Amino acid sequence: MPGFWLFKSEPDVFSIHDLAASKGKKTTWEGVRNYQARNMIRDDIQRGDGVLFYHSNTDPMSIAGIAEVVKSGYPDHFAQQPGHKYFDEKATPENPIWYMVDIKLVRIFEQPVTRGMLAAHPVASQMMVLKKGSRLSIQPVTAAEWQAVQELASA
DNA sequence: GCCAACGTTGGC
DNA sequence: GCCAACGTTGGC
Repeated sequence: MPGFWLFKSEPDVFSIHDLAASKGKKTTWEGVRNYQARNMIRDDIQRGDGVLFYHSNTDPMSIAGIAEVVKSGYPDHFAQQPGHKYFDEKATPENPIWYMVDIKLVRIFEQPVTRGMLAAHPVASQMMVLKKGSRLSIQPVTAAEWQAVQELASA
């Protein structure tokens, strides 16, 4: 049984359309600098898991489509590149501190699932992303929530 | 643009 | 180890 996750991205920085335009429709997911999210990347997120691709800080905010994890957690080598925007002087090959995964586009929703649509659904309204002050950029999603989002996207 | 929520930093 | 100050996130 695969796991399910929600990944946040600001579309001005990297949108699902940028993912679609990427080579092989794949991308690395580097730059996560929060320990709770790091732990999920390093320990829990597995190849084959489903990813809800969420567009934050835009209008309207929505789940824009689905991706799939194609490579589980491995060291975020950008943390070890001086001058890189994700450089962290404490990261070393022995202790990389930060981790990343690779994801691949599965599909872009014809109709994005907005926060309003999520909030109006009995199951989807319980999602972490709707909770006030929920700043985690990577969040676990239950199988029921995943199913609810699929239904909303095809309704 | 505002501001509440939250994580991190650093002085003590 | 506490906690105030600070910077960032992200919804509105």
